[in-house]
Order: sequence, then C-alpha cells, then structure tokens
Amino acid sequence: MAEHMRDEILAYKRERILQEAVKLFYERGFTGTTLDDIAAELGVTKPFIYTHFRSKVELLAALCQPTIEMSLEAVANASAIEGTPTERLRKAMADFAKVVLQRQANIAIYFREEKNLSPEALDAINTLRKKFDRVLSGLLREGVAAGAFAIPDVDVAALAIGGMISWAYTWHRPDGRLSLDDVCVRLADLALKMVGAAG
Amino acid sequence: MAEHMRDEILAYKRERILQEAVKLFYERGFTGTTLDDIAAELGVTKPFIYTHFRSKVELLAALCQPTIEMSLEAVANASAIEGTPTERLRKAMADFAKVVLQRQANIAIYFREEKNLSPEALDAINTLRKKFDRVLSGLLREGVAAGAFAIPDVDVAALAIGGMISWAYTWHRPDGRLSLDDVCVRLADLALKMVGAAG
DNA sequence: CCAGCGTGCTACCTGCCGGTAGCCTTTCAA
DNA sequence: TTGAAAGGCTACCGGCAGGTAGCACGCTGG
Repeated sequence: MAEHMRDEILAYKRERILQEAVKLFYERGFTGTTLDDIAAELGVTKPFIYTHFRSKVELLAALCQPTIEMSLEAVANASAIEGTPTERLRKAMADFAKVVLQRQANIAIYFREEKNLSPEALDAINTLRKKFDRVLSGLLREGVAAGAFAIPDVDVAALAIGGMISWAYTWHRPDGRLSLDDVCVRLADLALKMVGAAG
Repeated sequence: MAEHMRDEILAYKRERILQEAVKLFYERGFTGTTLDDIAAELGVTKPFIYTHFRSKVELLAALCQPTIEMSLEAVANASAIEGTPTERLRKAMADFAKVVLQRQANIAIYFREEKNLSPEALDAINTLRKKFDRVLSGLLREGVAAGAFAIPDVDVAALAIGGMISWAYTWHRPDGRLSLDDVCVRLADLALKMVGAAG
C-alpha cells in the first residue's frame, strides 16, 4: 500500500520531468537546453533529474519512443478493424494525425534530434517505423487489390501520405483557425484523395 | 584580372567549406560536428574556416538560406509560366521536389537545426517560407477559380502538398529503386490527385 | 638577396554544461 | 528520543569545443 503510493509518486515525478523537458527541448532544442534549465523550471536541482534518468540522452529517448509507439498503434489498430479499405485508411490516417498533433512537441523533437539518440534507442525506433511503413503499405495494397484504390506506386504513396500527415507537426497551431479534430479529418480526406478512393 | 582570379579562388574555398560542412552536419548533426572535424576533412585547420565565415552559426545559415531561396524560386517561376493551373502546378511541384532531393542534405539540416540559427537568419528564411506558402496557395486558388481543382480547404491543401514533398528529404535514397526524376514525377502526380486535377 | 604582404598554422584561452561525491534534512518506526 | 534511511541539495570536477592572438612560411616585386 505504502509501496504502491510511493511508486505513483515516483511515476508522477518522472512524468513532470518529461513534461518540462518536452516543453524546453521543443522551444530551444536539445543542445540548447541544459539540465539546469529543466530543473529550474521544476523548482528542483539537476541531481534530482539524475535520480530518475541516467543521462540527458536517456531523457530524450524516453520522450521520443512512446510517441512513435503510439503512432504505430494508431495505424495498426485502425487497419485491423472491420470495414472496407477506404474506411480503414480513413480511420488510420485520422488517428495517426491525432497522435501527431496531440504529441506535436514530442514528434518535432524526435525528428529534429534523431542524431542525438543513442544507437540502441535509434534502432528500437527505426524498427517501429519500419513496422509503421509495412502496415500502411499493406493497407494500401489491400485497397488496390480490392479495387478501392488506384495507386501507381504503393511504396511512394505510403511515404507521401505518411509524410503529409507527419508534416503537420510543423504547421499546426492549437489555437489556430481549425480545431485539432478538423485538421485530422481534412488530412484523412486528402490522403483518401491521393489514393483515388471514392471520396 | 589577377583580382578576378583571387576572388574565384576565395569563392571556391568558401564553397568547399560549405560542401564539407553540409556533409558532416547531415551525418552527425550541427552540434555533433566540430569545426575541427570540418577542417580536418578539408586538410586544413580551424582558423582557416574563420577567414571565410564569422562563426559556426553563420556557416549554418549560409548552407540553409540559399536552399530555401531555390525552393521558393522553383515554385514561383513555375507558377508564373504560361499554361493551365494543372500544368503549372505539376511543374511547380516537380521542380520543387527536384530542389528538395538535389539539396537533400541542406534541407534536412535546415529543418533539424532551425533552432540553432540566429534570429536574423531565421527571420529571413521565415519570410521566404511565407512567400512560398502564398505562391502555392495562390496557384491552388487560381485552379479552384478556373474549375480545374476541387479543394475543400486551400490553406490546408497547400500545407499538405508542401509537406508531402518536403518530407521526401527523409526517405529518398539517391541509389534507391527510383531515380531522382522518377520520384519528382510521382510526387507531382500525387499532388495533382490531392487537388482533384484531372490526371 | 631582401622587403613586405597575404595566408594559414600553432598554441592557447575560456566558458559552459553533463555528470558526480558527499552532506544535510526530514520522516518514520521503535 | 533516537537511529537510520530516503531524498534532494551544495559544491565541485573535467572535458570539450568555439573562438582568437600572434607567428612562420612562401610568394612577388625590386
């Protein structure tokens, strides 16, 4: 019981560190942010961070990897549901877009700071990304086989669609003209048009 | 005459520094590359670089800005030629894609290392990017007005198309299955499909 | 042979920041 | 009240890398 609460508190502290790290890495970049900056923002000191993370790059990995996992899950889940290829692609892309926009800062940091990840973390993430590409290409191929999509080059199309949606991290503003969900819907529609699905 | 050649040699040295800097920044990241690394690669020493560039961040700007300018020019020129909106959009996107892929490393460095640019350099580049967006949106609007394109939301479409093509810097491999020109053609085709142009 | 200049190198400085050792305070159980 | 452990802080280290001062070498013209 006591142990249980202690773990919750540890997890909470870890989470807060991550939150603040995301915010600062996003604003100032990874190397432009010092651990002292993060600590100061939390009202603690640097050694506090070291009781929760082994190093600065581990912190970076801890804030990138789960987000990539979420992206993969979104697409994998949506492509596994019942429905026509068109329905599944629409949901897959809308859900993926939602992850990108909800985790906008994490995604941005990942793409910008990839070179600062440890080789192990990079490997793990690259494996996830390959799976992502396979799932998306598979879904497109299914649609082509079913006559629902018209795509000259499935691999290029998968990269183009994935890119179009990933890219939204660069321009979406939470306080902008469109709500997060509106953007997701529109991006999913554009993806469907790209594959020639009946809109 | 003698002066003329001296200037050519200065320009050549500057160019070689930039080449090597691009290569190393691309492979190892901006902060992951030291000026000593670049100098060593050129068979010179660090002060040599300082006779051509005032600082490391100036070097960074010098290798980002012209590439963004080229992107803008590609789109601006193509959208200003004679022809239907469809023809112009196709050329604009193919030419833009070509810049992205020919200057792949520069583009990658720019997007990754934006936070390391000086405020002035960043301003200059942001101005260019805004122009880029205006030109592309304008072209799309023209097409809509002419009845050539069917686009629910022109601004989102411009961002999506621009993103889809920019993104190619992340996945294109010069020694891959498709030639550079093939990729450009396919991306332009996908862009046209996205706007509902008769393919 | 020498003056003078342009060019690039050797050698150095300095500040920054990731990472750590060891202490102090607070808490809680007996 | 006391012992001990946990948690976080103060204070520090050390290396790295951006940036610079001043010298040495070689070329060119006299």
